[in-house]
Amino acid sequence: MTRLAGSSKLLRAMNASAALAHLLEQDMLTRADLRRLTQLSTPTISDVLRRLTDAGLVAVVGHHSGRPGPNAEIYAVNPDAAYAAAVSVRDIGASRTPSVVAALCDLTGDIRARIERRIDFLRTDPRTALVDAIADLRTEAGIAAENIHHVQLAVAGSYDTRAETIRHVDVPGFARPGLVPETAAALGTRVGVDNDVNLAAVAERRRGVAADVDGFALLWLGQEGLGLAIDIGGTLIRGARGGAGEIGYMPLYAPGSIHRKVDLQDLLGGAAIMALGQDHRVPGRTPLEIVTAAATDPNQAAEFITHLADRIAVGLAAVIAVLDPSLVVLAGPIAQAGEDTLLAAVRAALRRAAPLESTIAVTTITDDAVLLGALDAGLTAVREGLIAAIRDNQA
Amino acid sequence: MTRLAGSSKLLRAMNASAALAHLLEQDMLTRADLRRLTQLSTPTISDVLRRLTDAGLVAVVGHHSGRPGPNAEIYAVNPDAAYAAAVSVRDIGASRTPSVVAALCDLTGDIRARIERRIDFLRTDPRTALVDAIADLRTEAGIAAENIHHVQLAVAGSYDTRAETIRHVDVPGFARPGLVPETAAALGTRVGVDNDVNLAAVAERRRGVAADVDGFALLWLGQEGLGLAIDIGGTLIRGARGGAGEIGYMPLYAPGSIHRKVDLQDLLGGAAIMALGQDHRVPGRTPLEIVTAAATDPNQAAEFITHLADRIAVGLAAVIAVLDPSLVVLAGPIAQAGEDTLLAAVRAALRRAAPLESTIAVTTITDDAVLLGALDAGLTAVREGLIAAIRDNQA
DNA sequence: TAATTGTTAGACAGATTGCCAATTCCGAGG
DNA sequence: CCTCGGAATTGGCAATCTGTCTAACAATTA
Repeated sequence: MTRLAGSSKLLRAMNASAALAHLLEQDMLTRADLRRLTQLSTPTISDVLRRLTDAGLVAVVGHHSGRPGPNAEIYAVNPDAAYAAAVSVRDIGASRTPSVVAALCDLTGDIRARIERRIDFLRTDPRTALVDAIADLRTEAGIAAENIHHVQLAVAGSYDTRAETIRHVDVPGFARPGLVPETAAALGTRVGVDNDVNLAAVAERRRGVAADVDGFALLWLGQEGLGLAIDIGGTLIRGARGGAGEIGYMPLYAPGSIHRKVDLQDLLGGAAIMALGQDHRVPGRTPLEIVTAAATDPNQAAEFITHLADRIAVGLAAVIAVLDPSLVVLAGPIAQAGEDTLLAAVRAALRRAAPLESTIAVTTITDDAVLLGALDAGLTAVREGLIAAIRDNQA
Repeated sequence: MTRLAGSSKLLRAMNASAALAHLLEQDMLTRADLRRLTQLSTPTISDVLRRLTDAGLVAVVGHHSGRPGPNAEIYAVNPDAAYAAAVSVRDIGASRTPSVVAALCDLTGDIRARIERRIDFLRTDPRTALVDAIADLRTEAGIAAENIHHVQLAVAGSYDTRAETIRHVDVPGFARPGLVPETAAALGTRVGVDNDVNLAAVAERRRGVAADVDGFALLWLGQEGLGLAIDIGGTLIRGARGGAGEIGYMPLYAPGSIHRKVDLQDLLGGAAIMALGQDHRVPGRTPLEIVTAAATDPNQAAEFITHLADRIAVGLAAVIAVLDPSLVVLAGPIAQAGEDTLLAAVRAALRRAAPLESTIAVTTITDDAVLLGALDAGLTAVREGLIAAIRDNQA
């Protein structure tokens, strides 16, 4: 139900933003390519490119040769037309020191700067910390403040868009209402906030195993908690209060049910994995060490792995029954440590438990998926902002 | 990322379809209203309306009086410009006689004809039955065949769009590959197929408790099976193979797990409700009779209702943990029979079991929700088809 | 020579502004 | 109570403007 109406100015804007959208997606195109993609005539394409070039958004980056006729000009978006930044705030395991990882990329997605900081948020105000992190990124990349169009924040929690408040977050200071708009004001950019697992799913779609899938679920097995991200055709499901995917709290049915209430966190949380490992005499002082040890010596820890996979299958079976995703991705430190050993065990467990057969895979992202996903999300926001700006500016 | 480009013809088409979209949504508008809604100038609105009138899609239905100036003409879509039909195929409880319910509505959504047939699909070919049903509707409403633009089929099963085949369907003959395209060819219209619970959710959104909600989950408690429909911002989630919401097959975790595998169907299927009712000495020979009896005498059957609500809460808790819907709707014969008694019990059970508080409601649709939803879905398809036709015709 | 690129000029389509006539309501005055 | 004039609104017409398209053309390279 497209209810968009307007005059020739709208047309002009639409054509320009269509061309820009194609250039952002395919990164190198000739006039002829754009003609084919947009179905516009030669003079119009020339006009559109002239305007985009004048605005500094695209530039000629080379010439096509080897064919009869003049060398066709190759256009591409100007990488320096705008930048996106991402900040991932997290707890670092047992040391309990909250920490910050941040990166900055240009309009083509190339990472221009990256920093890591250990910050104690009991002593530092989050807003100052964030502003400083962005400033550090800017100096490292040598970029002016006003060229950063969007800052994406990744937190282990959910963001209430209406109240502009981060909820269910453990890092001190981040739950304060008003933090996000104040930071945005201090930075002079738009600031987006999203759950870390959701952003890991964004990365998985752009550069991981979920690249060409129409929808998938990503189960994040962290050192402490677990989470789920749901991607339907490229958009993430966040739920009414941002609580979608909080399957740690999913209660499990106990037939006799004189047992105390059991939820999935009791089965797959860090403490549970620790306990399970100790029961099976798998060495290690943290959940991650235990799973790593089990994966490196699968024969020794076969029973542990089977049990762990069974527990993962319990959660996945519910997710699969509700959503029927075409792909399920296992991600997070525990899943990565478990590698193919754990993957195979989960597949087997699901074949026993679940009604629908689903493809299961382990993430292929070895770098910091949350940070990369935040960067991807920020970049998408910047690109959509540019396209919208063209549309509005000329309208 | 709107990548739509074009010339003045596209503009013309866009403006016409924007106006039509507004008229379809608001059903009575003056030129001035359309001017305000579309931001177009007076001559353009006049031109658009002239073209839509010439095409027979809209008409002047009255005049505005009581204000200074000439009586403004009131435009509305022509109800007879196109029709949508819906057919719901089902099993009728214990008698095991598959049956067909069908209805036909005009472009404004008014129901023009409605029929019910008892058809034994062991003896009748589904295609002939469907064609006959549509023919009966046409004669009852006195409408030409070519004016029916879309026929929507509701079945207890899922539709594989790629293979054009209905899956997991019990009614004989409907699983045959090729049935849907053949029926479409015989009818000379487009035929859409969807799961009955999904279509009930469509009705719930358009005319039930879910009218103004941004997303909801609908739990269908039928005489035999159960199902779930997931609505995210007005679009239904169907899953990779149309299996989303098949929570009957959701396995339940058993801690000791020497028990045999238990799934939600074992807890909430017809047989399970029967058994539960007999355990608690609630009278009745069918699940529906038992729940009805329990709802009419809540004190007597308090324990039965609590148990049943607990079981419903088990399924809902998983759904809520995964999706965090802003509303959960209980629908289907069992839920309707349980009425407020069951609703209150489910609310109490969920407060005990689920982490996130969700609004729970019982469906407010007393008529055949599946049929109405199919009609709504068919009508939407017809409307979108008209809008698209305008866009393409003039392009 | 043939194919391809990109520009320019003129035609064309569609929307907008501004102007105008017609219509109706409302209130004032007889 | 009736009549008349002002105000507000509707909808059409002409002129103008914006933007794209077709066609012709110059330039360039295999």
